[in-house]
Amino acid sequence: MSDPQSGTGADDAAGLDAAELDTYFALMEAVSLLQHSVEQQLRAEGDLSYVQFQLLARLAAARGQLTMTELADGVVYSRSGLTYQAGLLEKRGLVTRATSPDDERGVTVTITDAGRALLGTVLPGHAEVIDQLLFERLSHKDAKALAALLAPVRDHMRSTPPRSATPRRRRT
Amino acid sequence: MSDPQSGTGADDAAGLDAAELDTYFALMEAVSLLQHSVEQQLRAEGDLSYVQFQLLARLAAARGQLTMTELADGVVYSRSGLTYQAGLLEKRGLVTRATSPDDERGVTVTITDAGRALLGTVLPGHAEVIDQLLFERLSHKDAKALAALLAPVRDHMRSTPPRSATPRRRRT
DNA sequence: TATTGTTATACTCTATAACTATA
DNA sequence: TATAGTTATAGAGTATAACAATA
Repeated sequence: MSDPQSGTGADDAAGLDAAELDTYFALMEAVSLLQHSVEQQLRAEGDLSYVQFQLLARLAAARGQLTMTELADGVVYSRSGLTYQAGLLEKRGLVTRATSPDDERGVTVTITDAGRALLGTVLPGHAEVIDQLLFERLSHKDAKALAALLAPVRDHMRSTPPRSATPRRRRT
Repeated sequence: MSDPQSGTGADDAAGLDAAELDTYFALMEAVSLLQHSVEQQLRAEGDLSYVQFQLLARLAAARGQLTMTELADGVVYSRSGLTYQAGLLEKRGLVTRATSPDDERGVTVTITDAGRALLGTVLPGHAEVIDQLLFERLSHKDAKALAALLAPVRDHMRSTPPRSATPRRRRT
């Protein structure tokens, strides 16, 4: 009831009670604010979008290289979107693209030293923003509780096919 | 440790431990997936972007009218962005704009019957997506716990000034 | 002078469809 | 035929700066 968006005329929005609406809107608003701050930081300190940051981070986490398809997973929702972003990163010398040795259709993306260096430059400030915005009002215990709640939700979302296939007719 | 992004080379990203990174990435990924699905639903069933949906929902929650500045709060990060979105809504007859009676500089935005009707059309499907993606793997108890964790975080974020003012020099 | 809102403009990003090449 | 990726292109959205009008 504390959120102004929870009283949208229909107090019960077909299956969601007020408490669930509160949860949903709190989640969306918090992440929206966090994402906005984080994107400002990344842009200011590394001239990176959040998507580009994610791509570099994934590559670094994957021992340096991934195929385009692997790289796209969860970050981008269209092939061409990734081609565009990877192109930008390549232009700046942060990654390299080369035909995969095992599958000639595939392209292997590799993070460069410059890419790793930029990631290193950007990470401290990134962590600082997250710390100040997300964790300032969250005890370590609460942070763990939050992760424990979100992990299964995220995993479920990952494995749930997009709703686009089921346009869901519901006209009154 | 379950998230591939948590091992970005530097296991401890200057102030954030691995558990906190997990929490952060889980939060961002879950909301990214949720937002994507939700936007597809809104676009398919009401030809609305999430921002436009928020604007209509806020107006409905506010007894029908708000000033542009009030409406912008938390939804949009620039004045012109709101003017653009409000213009689209007005073109479709979902809202009305008129000079505020008390302050001639201000513009009062009012949701129309068509706007309320569209909101009513879109809400059931919206709730369904949220239910299936967010609450399917969350007990009512856990949903409340999540809200309890997020509410103070959101409130803190709302009241924290954007980091843009402090460009945060950190060059090595 | 400060505030409210609009406009013009430039830019970033995304997505669809058509296309090439390999499996 | 199916899969991997690119390209062309078009459209949506955002942000900055200059502007007008009112407080």
